[in-house]
Amino acid sequence: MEHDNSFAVRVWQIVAAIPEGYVTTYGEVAQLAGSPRAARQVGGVLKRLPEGSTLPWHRVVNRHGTISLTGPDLQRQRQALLAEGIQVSGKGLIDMQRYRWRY
DNA sequence: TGCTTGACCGAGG
DNA sequence: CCCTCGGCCAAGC
Repeated sequence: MEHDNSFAVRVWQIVAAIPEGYVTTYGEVAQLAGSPRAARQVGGVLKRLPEGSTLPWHRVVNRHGTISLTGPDLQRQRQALLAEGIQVSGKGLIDMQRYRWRY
């Protein structure tokens, strides 16, 4: 059993705070979580969200402003972003100047 | 208690 | 712009 201040819990809290219509990066979430070099782990946390989670995991992309997932997963994230008004090119590129979440 | 696994990132070529 | 490499570190086994 893990105490409720694990890295995963901190990541959940931060991602939950990203407003609809905005995105941020794995590196930014890691920084806010207090582990600036754990961007890779942020992806790991989002990959293993509990079944039925409502966390807006799709609002997190890589530093290039592109979707890191591939294949069908990429399409699912793209649709989720489009559904809330974020423009995403066919290749998964997002205009970060316009949609980046500033804390 | 190790050892492996990456939805990452920055520097180089 | 593309690709590779090394470092990173929480979680899963």
